[in-house]
Parts: sequence; structure tokens; C-alpha cells
Amino acid sequence: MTQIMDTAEALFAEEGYNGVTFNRLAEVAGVDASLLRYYFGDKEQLFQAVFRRRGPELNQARLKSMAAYRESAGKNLQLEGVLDALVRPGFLLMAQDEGWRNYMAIVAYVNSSRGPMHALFAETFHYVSREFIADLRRIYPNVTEEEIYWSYLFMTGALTFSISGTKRIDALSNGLVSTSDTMGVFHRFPIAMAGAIRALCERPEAVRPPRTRKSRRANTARD
Amino acid sequence: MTQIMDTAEALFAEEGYNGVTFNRLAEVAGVDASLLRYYFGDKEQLFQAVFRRRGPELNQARLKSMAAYRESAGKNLQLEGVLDALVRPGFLLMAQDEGWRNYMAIVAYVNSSRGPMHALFAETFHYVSREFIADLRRIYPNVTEEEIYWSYLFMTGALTFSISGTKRIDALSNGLVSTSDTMGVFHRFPIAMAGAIRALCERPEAVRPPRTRKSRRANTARD
DNA sequence: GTCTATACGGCGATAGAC
DNA sequence: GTCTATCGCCGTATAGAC
Repeated sequence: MTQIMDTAEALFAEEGYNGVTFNRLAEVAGVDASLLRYYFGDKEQLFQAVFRRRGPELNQARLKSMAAYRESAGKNLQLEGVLDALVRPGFLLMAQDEGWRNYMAIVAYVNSSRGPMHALFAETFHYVSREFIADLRRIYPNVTEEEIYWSYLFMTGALTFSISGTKRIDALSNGLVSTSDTMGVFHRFPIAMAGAIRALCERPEAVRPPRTRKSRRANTARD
Repeated sequence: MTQIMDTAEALFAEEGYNGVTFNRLAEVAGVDASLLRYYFGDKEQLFQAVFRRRGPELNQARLKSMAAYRESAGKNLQLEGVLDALVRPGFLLMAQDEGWRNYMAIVAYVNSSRGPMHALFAETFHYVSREFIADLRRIYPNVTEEEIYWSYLFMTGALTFSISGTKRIDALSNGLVSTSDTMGVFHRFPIAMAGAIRALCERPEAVRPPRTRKSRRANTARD
């Protein structure tokens, strides 16, 4: 059962949802296709089962990690800290377990797809995204909502690509740098993305007009 | 002919390579499947034709834009400038043309995929990537190769996700921010990614030991 | 629970009429 | 160049024997 899902996970990670057939899935897993059906239903249900299997564990770890950082930082939240807290659990799991690497590739696949898989992704990940966005707001209470979401866009794009398991950078750099160097990615990700978010949110244009009554926010470029 | 490729482009952008069948492609394009074969060969050849159609135009525009920026900046290259020069042509094309938006989604799809499509992507885009990386080296001559490639990884990830045409941010932000606001993405992308690259490359650990013959390499991280 | 047999449709691909 | 006819295969899915 676990073995079947591991196999499905690996295949979906490698070839995407449409790249694998139900029968081949059964064949590679070494079970009869009918048996696979008996357990999981049709192909879509199997995919959903794979997608959902590790989601709660990852989310709980992330929420716990983020809460712990908030606790330790008190009023003094740092970008690097909230970013590290967000991605640490995932990268640590990826670093030690191939199943997790495959799972992350599937998450990246779904996140990069259009269409009906949106719902599946949202169901699992939107809550954590909102928690992270709430942290950004705490760090930048005077920055517009828009700029917070733009920041999130670039952050999540870089993250998605980093966990997708493509070997693009390996090829470009002739193996000097590889996304399979999970800890190398993990170490740099919060640094880079903190820089990106800072650059976006600390522009004068990113600041919203104060909602307080006595508007002292004069001379900014755009109010 | 052009019309056929536009249709194929739109379908591949929406559903990915494996999400579309050759017959449906013909049906939606309003031509007989045999005719489609007569023109393009099999499905893979059609996909390649679509992928290659706009590549040279985009690349030439990028190389020109990058050369123009180098020219204007002289010895004083800025991160924002090289980033802007790199992505400007693509975003401008996307902003005015749906075909280009579809094409970019396909590029993002291929870039996010594992497997044999690597070659197709590399053939078209590696050259420009190397040009961009060369610019990064000019800006940071003392930064390690590794750090340059890590910078490129996060940059290209954010870019890939930004052009992929998913509506994830639209959903998260309840429509406040949308990746279909091409100019909004374009405007912020160089700012954000310059911040990211700066954060990575201006750490002391990112600096490499000097390569001069009188190697004083000793104990300093910074030279 | 597990495997066999089988239905049916759609897929990619070819031959050939016009 | 364009369309019809048709092939064999593989896809998902079901019924039912053991």
C-alpha cells in the first residue's frame, strides 16, 4: 500500500499527471491494475491520494516552525526568519528522503499547472500561504496589500522552481550547482528572497497612505 | 497555417504536451487530422514547431536589448539594468499579444518539466542565459561561480512562475494582484530580483579567493 | 482480495481516392 | 493538397470467476 503510493509518487513526479497511464502505474508498482483500482479508484483519485498523503505532515511542520519563530522573535520579526521558518521543514524532509523529493516535485507540478488542479493545491496549501503573508504584513504594516502579494509571487515562484527537480541549473552550470543540493538551496533561499522582498517593500511607492486620522506621511513619492 | 499554430499554441499552453491529443488539436483548429500530419508530421514535431516559432524573435530582441543596455551603461552595469534588459522584450510582447502569452506559458511548461524536453529548451534559451550570466559576472567579478548560478536559479524560477499563466496569486489575493497584469509583473521583477541577487552575491561568503598568481589566498574570505 | 476476460472508445498512423 | 476509410494498439473501466 505504502509501496504502491511511493511508486505512483515517483512516476507522477517524473512524468506529470498526464504523462503516466493507470496501467503503467500498476505495472511498475508490480500489482494488477484491477487491484490498484480496488484500492484507490480511478487515476485521478490515486493522484489525489498521493497529493494529500504528505500534505498535512508538511503543513503542520511548517505551522509549528513558523509559530516557533514568531515566539522567539517577539515583536522583532525578520524577513530571513519568517522565510527560513516557512521553508525549513520542507527542505529538511527533502534532504533526507527521496519520497519527499518526489512529493515536492508533484507539488511544483500542480502549482505550475493551470486548470482544475487549482482546487487541490488550494485545499492543502492556501492556509499556510496566508499565514506567511500575515507575517509579511506584520513586518511591513505600512506596505500596500498589492506589494505583499507581488512579493509572495516571486518568492513562491523561486521556491516552486527550486523544488521541481528539473536539472536545468545542473546543465547550465555543468554540474557546478545543482538543485539536488537541497541544503545548498535551503541555505540561500531565505537570504535571496529576503533581499527580493526588501527591495520591493521598502520602496516609497510600496507604502500605503496611513489609515490614521492625522496623516503625517508627507513628501512620499506616491501617497 | 499560422492559424493552426496559434491554436496548437493555445492548447499546449492550457493543457501541456500530454494533455492534448493530436486529433483534438486538429478538431479545434478546424482542419482534418490528416492534413495536420501532412503539414507538421507527428505530434512531437508539431510541438517543436510551436516551440521554435517564436524563439528566435524573442532571443534576438533580448540580445539586442541586453547589448543596448551594456552600451548605455558602459563600465557601470547595474543589476536592475541587466535584469530589465533581459526580461523587457518578453514582457512587452506578452502585454500586447495573447499568442505570446501562450508561448510563454509553454516555455514555462517546458522549463518546469523533467525529461527529454530539456534539449529543446536548451537549444533555444541557453545561449541567452549564458549572456545574462556573463553580465552578472561583470557586475560581480569577485563572486564565486556557484553564487552566480544560485542567483540565476532563483531569478529564473521567479520568472518562470510569473509567465506560466497560472492564476494562483489571483486566487490568493482575491483578484487584487494578477499575473495577467503583465506590466505590473514586469515593473517589479527587476527590482525584486536585483534585491535577491544583491543579497546573495554581496555576502562575504560569496566572494572567491583572488586568482592572481601571487596568491595571497590565506585566511580571508574577502580579498 | 486477487486475477482473467473483455468491452468500448480514442489514439496515432497509413493507404489511397480525388 | 485535401479528405475518407481503416488499421492496430492502448487507454480506462467493468463484470465476474476464484
